[in-house]
Amino acid sequence: MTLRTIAGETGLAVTTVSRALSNDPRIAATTRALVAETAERLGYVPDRAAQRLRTGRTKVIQVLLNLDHEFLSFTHELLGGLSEALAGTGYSVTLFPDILERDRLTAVRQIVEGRLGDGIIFNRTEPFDTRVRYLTEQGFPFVCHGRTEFSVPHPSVDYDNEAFARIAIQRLLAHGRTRPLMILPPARYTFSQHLRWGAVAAARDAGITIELPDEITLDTPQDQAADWMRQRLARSDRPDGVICVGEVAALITMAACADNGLQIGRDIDVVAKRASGVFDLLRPRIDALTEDLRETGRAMGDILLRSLAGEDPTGLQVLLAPGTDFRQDA
Amino acid sequence: MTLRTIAGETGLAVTTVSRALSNDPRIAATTRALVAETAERLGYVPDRAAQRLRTGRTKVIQVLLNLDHEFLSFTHELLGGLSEALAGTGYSVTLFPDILERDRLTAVRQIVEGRLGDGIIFNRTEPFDTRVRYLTEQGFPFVCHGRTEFSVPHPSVDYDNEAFARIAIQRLLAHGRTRPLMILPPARYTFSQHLRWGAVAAARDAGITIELPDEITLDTPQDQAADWMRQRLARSDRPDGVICVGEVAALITMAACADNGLQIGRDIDVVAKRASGVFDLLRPRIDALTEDLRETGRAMGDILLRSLAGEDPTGLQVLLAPGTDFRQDA
DNA sequence: GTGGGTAATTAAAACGTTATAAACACCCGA
DNA sequence: TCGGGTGTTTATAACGTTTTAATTACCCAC
Repeated sequence: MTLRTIAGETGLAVTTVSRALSNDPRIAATTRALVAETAERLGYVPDRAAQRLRTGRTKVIQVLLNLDHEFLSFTHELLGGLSEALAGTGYSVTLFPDILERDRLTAVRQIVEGRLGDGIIFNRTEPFDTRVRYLTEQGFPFVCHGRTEFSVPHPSVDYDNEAFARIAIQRLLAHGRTRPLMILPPARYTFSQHLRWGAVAAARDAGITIELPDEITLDTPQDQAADWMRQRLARSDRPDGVICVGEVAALITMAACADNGLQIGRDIDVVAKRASGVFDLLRPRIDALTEDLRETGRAMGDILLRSLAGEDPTGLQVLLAPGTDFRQDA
Repeated sequence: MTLRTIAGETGLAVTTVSRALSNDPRIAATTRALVAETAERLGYVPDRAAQRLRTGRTKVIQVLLNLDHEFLSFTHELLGGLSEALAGTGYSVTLFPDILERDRLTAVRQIVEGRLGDGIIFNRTEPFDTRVRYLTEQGFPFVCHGRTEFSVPHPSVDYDNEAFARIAIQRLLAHGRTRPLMILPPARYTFSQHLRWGAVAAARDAGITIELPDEITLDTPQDQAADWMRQRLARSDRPDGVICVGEVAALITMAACADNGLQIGRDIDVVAKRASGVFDLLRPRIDALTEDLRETGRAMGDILLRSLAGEDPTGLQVLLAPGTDFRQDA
């Protein structure tokens, strides 16, 4: 079932059939209709390998997947949104296992040099991300989750973590809390800086200080982080409010509260980043600001498609605002 | 950077280079070494599109991804294990968005007829799954998560849900609970039957009955399921034990208990299927049996590779036993 | 009626790889 | 000296598509 089959069936040349199927105006409208009808009838589907060999375009989007650590439900929701955005475009989504520990560039290099895809999607962006620099230099289409501090603009989708931190502080203040704590992602990631700035600025404006421990991060192994938090909340100088940047962090905090006999809403308050419906099931219910990961995936797909279409990268930045659909005191 | 480049560099013919790189014994050992060295030096990487066009093999594994409903962390862990198993084999993992609501066969058909991959992986298997039948008829390699009731054996990986249900009942009995409740997956899936059989058999052996409501399933929208459970536990004839087949179900149950003032361990007991580290963070801690999704993914990758290598499907079934690493009373 | 323009179609080449079949060099026994 | 092996290499074709350049058919003006 190839172009030759259709050519034989219609009596046309292979070239004509190929052109007709791509709606080339050089082919007579009647011929185009005939070819389309025949292709439909015979169930013709173009051979991607042949197309790719000829054109160099792979019709593949590579997603760098961190196998080790990832926020709960991050992968599923993001990939779901991405698939949604790419549906019907002929692009397929391929996962590229990424070991972040090693050289951050190897995975990206492999994809670019081996022409393993037409575009790349990745996250955990750093302020001067080597992958962003490399891909920009190579002129290879990509979108990253998170921003950089390069002066040259590049396609990116990010959540406004600075706003998240600021609003979270304000909500704790509204409950009379003045000694907040927040566990940050590892400092090398850009969004860690954003969180820090937002929190520090909001705290300074309110005349309070925020505790940002540097012996522990969001990537600390779960049991270790849980131990740390339990011990931290056991001390008399414990924080009276905790900002949780993610669902696992929220669960860790809630477990630590329970283990120390602290009642959320009375002894301590929690504001968390919410990324799935799970939060509705937690008791006590906690204050949360939403990060819509499915929307993030959709935006990344959309941006990448526009980038592949040759659109100028200057306009291809998206910043998603924290959703405020649920408040504890609402 | 193609075979021609290497051929030019070494003075050999393209055919010879191709053979040498695939370690063909017809090529002299010294020549093979020379070619290998040259390829390495020039950083040669074969063009997948050309290989695929010539051989028909795509070196792609297609994973059918349900975008709508999925257990918490299911996607991430399973894909992680799969990537692990496939690492270094040259196979890449591609996601194929699957709308289960429509014809269950369309996605699989598209992949087979369009030669979009060399193998397929999917889940939510039914007793007489049309996809399994179609793929078996076509002789197309695949592995599914879950078993069928066809007489002809096919590659599959499954969790022993029957054992899970049986052990769960026994654990509840050990706590003196005699009126257990379990919410099942939709009845059309095979693993729903396994859960049912295991639970019913264990209950019968103990001389008790188990409540298996059929107006609600694991796929019921979360808020609706939460409402149902809250109301169910509010009635005086409420169950004294709940078996939760998944993490979301466990959270729903715990929320309903909290909302009704029921204390787990005193008024009611819960046994759940655990698939991630999240459970360690829930308070009160609940009894759980582990399903290792990463291991599941690894097994599926392994089985599929062996199937692709032409191994007889008779031996390609894996049944994973429930892990018992944590018990409430341990 | 002949040259030139336009619209429609087509032949041929190419992408990079592998499989088939053929060629080559060499040595051995007769 | 020659036929027949053996070990090694090579020319050629093919996979299915798109692109470049060429061809055909037709109409119009001169």
